[in-house]
Amino acid sequence: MSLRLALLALLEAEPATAYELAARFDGSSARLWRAGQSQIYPELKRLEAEGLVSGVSESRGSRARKTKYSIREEGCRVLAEWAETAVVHGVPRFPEYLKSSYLEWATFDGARRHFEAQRSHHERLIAGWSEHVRELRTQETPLLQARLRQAPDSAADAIVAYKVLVYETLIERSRAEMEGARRGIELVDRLQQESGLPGSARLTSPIAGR
Amino acid sequence: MSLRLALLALLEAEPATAYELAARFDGSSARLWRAGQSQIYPELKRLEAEGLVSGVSESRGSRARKTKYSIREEGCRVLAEWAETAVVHGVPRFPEYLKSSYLEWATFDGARRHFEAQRSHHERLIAGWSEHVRELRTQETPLLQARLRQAPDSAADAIVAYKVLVYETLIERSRAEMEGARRGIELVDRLQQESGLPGSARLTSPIAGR
DNA sequence: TTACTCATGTAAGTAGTTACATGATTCC
DNA sequence: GGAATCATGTAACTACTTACATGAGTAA
Repeated sequence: MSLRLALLALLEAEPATAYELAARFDGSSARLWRAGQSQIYPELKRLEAEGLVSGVSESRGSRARKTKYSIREEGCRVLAEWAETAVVHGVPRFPEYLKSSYLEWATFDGARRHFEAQRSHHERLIAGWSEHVRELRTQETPLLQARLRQAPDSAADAIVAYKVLVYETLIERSRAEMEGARRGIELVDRLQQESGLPGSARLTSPIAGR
Repeated sequence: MSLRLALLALLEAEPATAYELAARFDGSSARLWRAGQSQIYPELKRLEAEGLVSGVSESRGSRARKTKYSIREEGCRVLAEWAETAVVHGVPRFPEYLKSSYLEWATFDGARRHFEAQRSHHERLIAGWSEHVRELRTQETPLLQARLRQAPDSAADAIVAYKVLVYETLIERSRAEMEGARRGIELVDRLQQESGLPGSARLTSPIAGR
């Protein structure tokens, strides 16, 4: 159910077409949620049917048309209610750590590659989020500017501060994961050294005739 | 596609019925993956059809029967291949941080409750994982014991070490998130103080007539 | 005999993905 | 005139959830 809330949050800042919303959910600016066009078009129709947003058909060029969606009062109420409601924590699902926990099946080289990939993945995430924190502080992002235009001046500090805290927390979280990956590489090096085997060897291998 | 790998990994340690696997994916021992019965029964059938596991019908009591599944050589090969393959990172989706980043819609009390819930959530996760690390080190868990029986003695260190690293990393990751929640509570206190408003007030509110 | 666990499923629905289809508009 | 972008969708599929249905085995 987060998709509709993400859509409402975007529309609260600024009216937009489904196409524009899809673009925001697609590029590097989609940092907390992502969705494809095929999900956004029907969801907007549902939101309109429920009276949370309103779609207005506008002309585009001479013959074509587009539908610009705006949030309605009821949509704002749903946003406020969501902000007030406790999050339900999803079931734990960590595909990358599931794999990490069975690396005895991999070659030493494969295990090293795994941890190196994790490290560089989190490095990229941190770089992106750090840049975004900078943009939030200097109020460079168009979406933040639009959001600030809608809200009373007294809320401006809070709007920026909550978002900055989110990305700073995610940065620290990824730092912890980078450190885990660093320790993983050390571990693989130690295990390989202790085994005296080449990097292409594995500690366990499929047993014939199961 | 992680479900089948989680199933293969469990069956590699020890043959089991679908019911037993479902129980393992359900209790507190399901720390990296979780799945319901309705997903496990058909997936095991598929794995059998593909020749990765074999199901043997055994009698249970006088009239009833059960199917015990074991991993086959081809299933072990798939596990080894998976361990060697790079993980594809899913799209970013952080429902709890999406909410955090729009807390200006909530009341001060609601925002505080949100961060307090996050903090206690991660506290519980850390407690569970810490306990599990201890159990892994003392080799108390039946699943680890079964896994160690299957693997050569030379792999025992690695099997334990990879799993311990996973949970220690997740502990540090949750610690970072707890610290974020602590900072969140501080932030709400500061924002409320600066506003001079009661805890039941919100900084932005639905605008009539949208 | 009653309640609980063991055991095996099906059905309907939600959320999201990948791929395709279509056509106008704008920029070079 | 051709390529990229704007714009709106549909269809089929995958993964997972929630709820239901059935019956034997076991322990109080």
